[in-house]
Amino acid sequence: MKESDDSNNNNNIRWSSKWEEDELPSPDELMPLSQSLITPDLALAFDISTNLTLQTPPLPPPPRPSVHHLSQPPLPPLIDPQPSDFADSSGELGSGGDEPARTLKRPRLVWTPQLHKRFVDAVAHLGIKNAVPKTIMQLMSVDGLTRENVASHLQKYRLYLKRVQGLSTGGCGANGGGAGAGDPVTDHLFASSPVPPHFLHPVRPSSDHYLPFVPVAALQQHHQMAAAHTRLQPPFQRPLAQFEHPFLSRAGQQPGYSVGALVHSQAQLYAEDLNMAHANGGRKVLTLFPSGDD
DNA sequence: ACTCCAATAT
DNA sequence: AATATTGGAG
Repeated sequence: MKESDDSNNNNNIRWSSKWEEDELPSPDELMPLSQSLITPDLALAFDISTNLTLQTPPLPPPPRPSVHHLSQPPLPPLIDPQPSDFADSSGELGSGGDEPARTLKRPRLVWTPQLHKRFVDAVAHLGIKNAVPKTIMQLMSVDGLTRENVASHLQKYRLYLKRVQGLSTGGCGANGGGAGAGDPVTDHLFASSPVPPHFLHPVRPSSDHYLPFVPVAALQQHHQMAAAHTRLQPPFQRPLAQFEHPFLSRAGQQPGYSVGALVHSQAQLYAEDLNMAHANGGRKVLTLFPSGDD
């Protein structure tokens, strides 16, 4: 019952680099983007990364993506936190050969501006009607993203949209401002990505024609090499690229999931980095993000 | 089964 | 503060 956390700094790292072109690749080609969300296990294993003091520089350093590897996490400690806990009962019941990644709580997802952008893009491309959690999640195709993650974010996002909507035209000066919520124009995250017009006014009442915005074919399930990206198997087939951290040591032996920072080999544009920042209290959070500038 | 929303918990 | 979780309702 004591909370004396202070200095809760948000350490978000954002490198600059050209991430995606700006928009999502046409649904036809979308897929090669995969971010790795760390699995609980891995997270635990890492946990004290010791010195992740990567502060977010006001201005991202050099746009030069040049192999910026962060200090290699010593990652040896492997201090298994709770030995006795449920952890991994590989001998699950016969029923449901699920991935063990169940019943474990994953770390809180951190919505970086980049990730949020992807979210917005996905929603934009899906059209408001099809933009429901599940669909959005699939379109985003971010490894480790759950429907709930998206649902929660979506809920907040909608509230935000409503806010900015009521926040103009007439009501501005009047009591309209009292929408109720504090008006943190600093809705940091949300403000960080432009809100597509169609979001604000679902439909133009009369006169005035906007872009119909072609709804791309509904959802397409690409599997293809998706698998190669999302779940990589312990034995890597590739030599480690300069960007990768060979930290799967532990995960490698765990049955089931594994995560790794896989960089798209043909693209110098993508650089993923896992960043673990600890927020208040000692809770660990994962910051997954592609490099990008915002 | 899924979405939506508000309230609440962490 | 930002996310997650829960619960009722459609």
